[in-house]
Amino acid sequence: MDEQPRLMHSHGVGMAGHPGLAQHMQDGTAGTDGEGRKQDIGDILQQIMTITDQSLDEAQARKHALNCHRMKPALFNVLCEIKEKTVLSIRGAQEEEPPDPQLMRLDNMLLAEGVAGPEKGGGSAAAAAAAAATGGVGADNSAEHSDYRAKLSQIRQIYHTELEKYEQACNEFTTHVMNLLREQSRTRPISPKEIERMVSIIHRKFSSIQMQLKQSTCEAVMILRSRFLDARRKRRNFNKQATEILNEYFYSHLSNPYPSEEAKEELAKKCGITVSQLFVAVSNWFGNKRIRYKKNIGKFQEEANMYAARTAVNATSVSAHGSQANSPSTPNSAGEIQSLVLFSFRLTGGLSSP
DNA sequence: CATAATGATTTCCC
DNA sequence: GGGAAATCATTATG
Repeated sequence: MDEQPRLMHSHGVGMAGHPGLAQHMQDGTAGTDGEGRKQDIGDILQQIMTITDQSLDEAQARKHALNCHRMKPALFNVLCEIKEKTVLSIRGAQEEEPPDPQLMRLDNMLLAEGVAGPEKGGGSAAAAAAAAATGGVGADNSAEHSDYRAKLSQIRQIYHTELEKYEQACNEFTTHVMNLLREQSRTRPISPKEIERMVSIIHRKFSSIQMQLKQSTCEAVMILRSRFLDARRKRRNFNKQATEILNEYFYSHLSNPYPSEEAKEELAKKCGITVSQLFVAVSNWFGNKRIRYKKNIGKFQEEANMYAARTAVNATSVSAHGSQANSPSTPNSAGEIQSLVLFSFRLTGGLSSP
């Protein structure tokens, strides 16, 4: 914004020292008194230079007076001449401005978080994932989700109103400056290129302000996000149903209780934990379960029998004969006993160390 | 309120 | 990078 006065100023100064001025003056009017002319010119220049110190009304009046001054066309010519000399340097100075990588990063982030994207519907990726997790067994933390979403949309709303405000201010200012330039073009030569340049300068300035807005919005989102994740990092016990699902898998795969990625995903879905960040909960569960089971198989025997019996019942209800499965001391089906033995064997290092 | 249970994190290893 | 083991931290329980 300080570019504009500087532009005017530099012209003023350059003009004062212009060697061709006197010549133009001479051309403009026939006169005999050279000293008087110089005095005259000095006056005009003085008036131009000090016009910014005056009140608006005064300046307006003086502007009009200067505009009607007999020497105005001559001055204008001089200015045109100066312009022709300086325009090259102006053209070289500007041009090319590669898209700011920082700005792009912010934009991408805001888009990814759903702050900058289309209104609602899909919303943020995180919010969508969170919403997905509200289905199924893990519906107990929906309060956190709605809280998160509410805060996010609040941020989003602030961001958009601010952005709109900036946009509007930018447009207003641009038209204002353009009007000013148009007005000034009556007294000094202004090329379309210059106006263009001015506009781009204004836009750059405003986009730097916008960048600050984006920056702070990003920060806010990050803070919200980290708080949200922190809150979820706090321990949250699986509910009964989820534990049963996990246990069922664990004990029916005792020989190899290492669910594949797909199996884990499936289990996570069944247990109602869909948020990608919490997908590891299943892995954690199995990690903990394996180590704790191995540490004290006896303690888990009852549990193991229970789940084994359950799957055995399921199996026998399909395959007519269930004679062995009913023994109270060995409720496991043959397959489960085998699994258990194999797993124990494996855990005690039976395979690797003789 | 002490203790057990249990989910999460860290460290180390392959 | 994934798993085992140890450990931390929170939640459930009596």
